[in-house]
Amino acid sequence: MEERFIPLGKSFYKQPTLQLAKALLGCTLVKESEEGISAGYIVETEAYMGPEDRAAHSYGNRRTKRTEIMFGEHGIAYTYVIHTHCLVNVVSGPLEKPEAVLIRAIEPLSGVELMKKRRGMEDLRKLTNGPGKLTKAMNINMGDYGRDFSQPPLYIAPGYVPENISSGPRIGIDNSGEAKGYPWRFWVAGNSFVSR
DNA sequence: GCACAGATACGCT
DNA sequence: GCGTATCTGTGCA
Repeated sequence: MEERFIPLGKSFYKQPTLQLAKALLGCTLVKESEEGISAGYIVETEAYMGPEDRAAHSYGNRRTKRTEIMFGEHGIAYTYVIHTHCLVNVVSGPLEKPEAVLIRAIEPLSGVELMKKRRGMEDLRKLTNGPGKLTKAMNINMGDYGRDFSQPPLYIAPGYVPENISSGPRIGIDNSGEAKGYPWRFWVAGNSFVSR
């Protein structure tokens, strides 16, 4: 399994967050480690629009140790621990604009055996169809906080261009007032690896 | 299918 | 110190 992936350059992350969320669909998320390389197509994302978005950690420009990274440069990894799991975001927007795109699901592409081993299960469909699942499968954790997505060991490479993209309300933000209705969740239509 | 417990970093009192 | 969070696995119907 000697596949090579070429990271997308910094300029890719310059586009507006909502557009980036859609552009990321079909791209390849790659993580290299001592155990080997694992990669998968991104099939589901969510946009978090910073100050105006009640569901975002950076709502109202709340700047803390955790959200600090979102105020910085685009194309950086924002990893976040919740309960027993870890989630990964791509920081978007220009400096001082705390926007981000959450990666919710991927379709296993490379290093599948490694993912199965890390997840401790065989069911391909359930391997990475959720934000906490894919991070475990790809061994993404707080050690990846602040990592640059345009170079190894954690990066995003071109993949395929999805035929159809669907959008709808985001998930897991019930206590976020009217923001929970915003259709800022995007997924590859018809792909069975999306979370729900 | 649905409800529920799990177990951790962080922000607020 | 305590309550909350961009969730998941499990147990039961």
